Amino acid sequence: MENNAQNTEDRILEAARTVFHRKGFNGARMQEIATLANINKALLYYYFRNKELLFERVFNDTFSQLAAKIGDILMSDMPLMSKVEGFGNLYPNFISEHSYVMQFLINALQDRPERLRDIIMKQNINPCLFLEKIKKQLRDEMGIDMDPLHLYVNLLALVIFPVVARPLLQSIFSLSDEKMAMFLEERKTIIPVFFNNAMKGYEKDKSLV
Amino acid sequence: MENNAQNTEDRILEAARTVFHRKGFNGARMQEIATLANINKALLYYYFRNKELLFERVFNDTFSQLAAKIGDILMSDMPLMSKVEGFGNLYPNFISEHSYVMQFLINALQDRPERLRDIIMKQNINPCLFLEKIKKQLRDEMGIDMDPLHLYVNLLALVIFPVVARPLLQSIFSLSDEKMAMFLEERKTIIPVFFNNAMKGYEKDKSLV
DNA sequence: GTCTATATTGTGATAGAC
DNA sequence: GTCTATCACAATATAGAC
Repeated sequence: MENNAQNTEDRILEAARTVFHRKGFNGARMQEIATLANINKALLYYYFRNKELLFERVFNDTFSQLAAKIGDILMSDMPLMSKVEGFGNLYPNFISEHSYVMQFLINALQDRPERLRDIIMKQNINPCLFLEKIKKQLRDEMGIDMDPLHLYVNLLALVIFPVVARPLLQSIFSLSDEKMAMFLEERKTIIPVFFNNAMKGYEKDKSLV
Repeated sequence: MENNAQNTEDRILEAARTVFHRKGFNGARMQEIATLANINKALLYYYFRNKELLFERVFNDTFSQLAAKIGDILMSDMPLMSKVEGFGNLYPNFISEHSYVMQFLINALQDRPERLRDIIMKQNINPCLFLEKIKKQLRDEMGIDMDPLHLYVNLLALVIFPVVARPLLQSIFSLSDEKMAMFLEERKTIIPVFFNNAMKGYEKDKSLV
């Protein structure tokens, strides 16, 4: 009784993910989600009371999945620079494949800071642990003693921004889809080099945070 | 006959900018724009036929303003590293003051790539000129001969991402508004140092793009 | 140019049969 | 659990008086 090609609740969630990721809360239509899930609209309300709750469920699942992926890389025992490379490769493997995900998360939290902050905190994942791990590796492997938050945000920025701002960048610089794909591919090597160079600067010159 | 505290069309545009920047196309309500402009809703349609056209007008104005600001810095005759600093300071002075602007542009182009691409191209501003200028300065000032696109995108990423993803970052790392403001302020010095270090790496090691 | 009133459609949500 | 039918209201847009 629970399975017809996939149980209904899962089909709804999958459809809701797709639609919310691409259109955000305001752009998404309950009818579109229902159609995509091959069910009647009324069923959405049967399973998830209303649009807001369905959205929050999608946000919760999406955030925890992404956090887990990032955590896997960052909390492993690889050397720091391998992690930076691994992070650069998260790219086509997760972020680019789900290129709307980051933008979805960013926009969602812009729109609903309080409610979604609570959801994040209810999850067991604690990204602050990532920072501790990085700080330790910076000290042990490179002899640098600094607050790793800027470093971590720099890495996130270099990886995520080009994907999120992709259509804007393409328009500004008149890049075809092919050229843009090549550009993003190049960044898998560019980012670790850029990042590594920046870190070497800190090794010599241990001033500034 | 054209002026009552400010002519009506301008008041509408100012209100529309505010609302569209903060809520995007789907989140914005014509009534909210009318109320903010202190006029009747029907007048919106008198001046700008429909919501779509009003939105596109706002996009056009916003993009050209931002491009002009960036162009002022990048096309000036300052040395390259001063520009990087100047760019880092664009921050509280333009981007952070209008912190929704970048996100607005990114989302707008994600939603309406074709239509808005045309609008961008109709403007006389050509950001590709920025790249030529940077390429020349890289060669003349630092003896580095490389495609400046990655470099430019790196700089944009470091500057823009933390502002755009601010609420997400605050939630993830449990940063209060005060701590976050301080963090962003710190980046004004962090970014030029980070960037400068990365460039020094290229001076020694002129392999890779 | 500006307003009031209204048409029209879209969309979240519910009632109730099966 | 799933469907059909429908409500209630919100939102874009227009007509027409002044």
